[in-house]
Amino acid sequence: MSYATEHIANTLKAARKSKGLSQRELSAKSGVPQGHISKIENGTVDLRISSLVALGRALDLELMLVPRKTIPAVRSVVRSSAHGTLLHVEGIRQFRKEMERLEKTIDDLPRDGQSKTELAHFQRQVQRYIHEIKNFKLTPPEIEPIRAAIRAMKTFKNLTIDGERERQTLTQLQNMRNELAHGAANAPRIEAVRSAYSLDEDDYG
Amino acid sequence: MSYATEHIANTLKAARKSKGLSQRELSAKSGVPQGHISKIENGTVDLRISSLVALGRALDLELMLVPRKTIPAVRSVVRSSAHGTLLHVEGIRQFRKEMERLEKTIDDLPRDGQSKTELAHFQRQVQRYIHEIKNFKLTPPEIEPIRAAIRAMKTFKNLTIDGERERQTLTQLQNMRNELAHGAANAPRIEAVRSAYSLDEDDYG
DNA sequence: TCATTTGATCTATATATCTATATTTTTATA
DNA sequence: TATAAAAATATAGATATATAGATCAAATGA
Repeated sequence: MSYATEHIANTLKAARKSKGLSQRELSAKSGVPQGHISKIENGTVDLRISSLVALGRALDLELMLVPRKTIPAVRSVVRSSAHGTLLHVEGIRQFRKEMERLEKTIDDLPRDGQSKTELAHFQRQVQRYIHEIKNFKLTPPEIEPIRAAIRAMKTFKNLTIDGERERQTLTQLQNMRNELAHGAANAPRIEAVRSAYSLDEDDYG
Repeated sequence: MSYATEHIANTLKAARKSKGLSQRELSAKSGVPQGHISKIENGTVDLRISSLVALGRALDLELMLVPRKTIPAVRSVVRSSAHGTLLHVEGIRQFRKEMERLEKTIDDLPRDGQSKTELAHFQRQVQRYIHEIKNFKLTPPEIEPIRAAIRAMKTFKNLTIDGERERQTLTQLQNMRNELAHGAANAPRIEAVRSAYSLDEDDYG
């Protein structure tokens, strides 16, 4: 494995991890098969440009050819734009997974009983929030209430919405929605004039 | 041909031209076969990283993966380091070719007759200058006297050094040498604190 | 423990790459 | 200007290797 290949492999792997993506998830985003990604990250292949560009696009990295004499300046620019995200890499990864589980839980909620309409409305609302949350940038203080809501959500996942528990369940769901709504209302931001923590669009370290 | 591939192809071609290299010369420098370079520049192949890195190394370009949000800043850095070399690309290419022809002419000068020693000395001297000129950077005003010397040199290439023309020929060669010596004396510079025009190590536009 | 997820490996196929040759463009000379 | 010579670039066939798709083993979680 050449030095350049190794360097690229490390960069790609670090970028993927910093976004909390698995090889399969990155595969889905980039169109590059998971098996390739494995080999690429292990530096066992001399990959083609099209693969590198596809992976780069999914990781918000762009391939550039820069004159040698500008390399120090370029490195400096890149470094200065990477905030302390590295410290939070694992946290971001975990938060992402929590979000995905919540999404799945919401989708799979039972839809029977007289609360059908009200529950459907709740589902749509939560789904919209999740979508927003996944597509915008969040700062750590904004993440916390959402994470708390997700934790609360877990307690419902095996309940049905009918019978004697209906009132209690709906009440808790209502609280959930309010928590989520509050979190989401604080969260959405357009692509960051300020320093921001990203879920789908973060820098690598 | 994808956009990214096309962009890379154009960048490589522009960089090669700006150094006045032919595909064959670049091939020799980079180890990439000339036939590939042709296909790469025409965008008919999805080249591998090893090829791109090899070509980049020969052209003083480094492959980098930069976060998307830093691209404008990086472009700015790269642009600001590229002086007005583009305007002179053709001139640099032509000058390089002239130098190479002169080198060949000098090497092939006939070595018979009583002036053997003196001619040999002249040859060595000119060859040393050519070597220096090819390895250091020159500014346009420094290039001119050398170019004039090359033009003058042309008139000798079919002459022998013996018989009746000896004196005249040697006199002219002497002038040549002085011109060259003067040009070379002004020329050598170490890798440029100031803006400089390069023969072997120039930026692309 | 069982189910799911993650990363690695295997095979068939597509395609880049290498060597050699052909074509097109440039340069020099009559 | 016409033409020969040389240089520069493009193409063709054989081979090496990346890639797509399926499968596997280890780790993780309920």
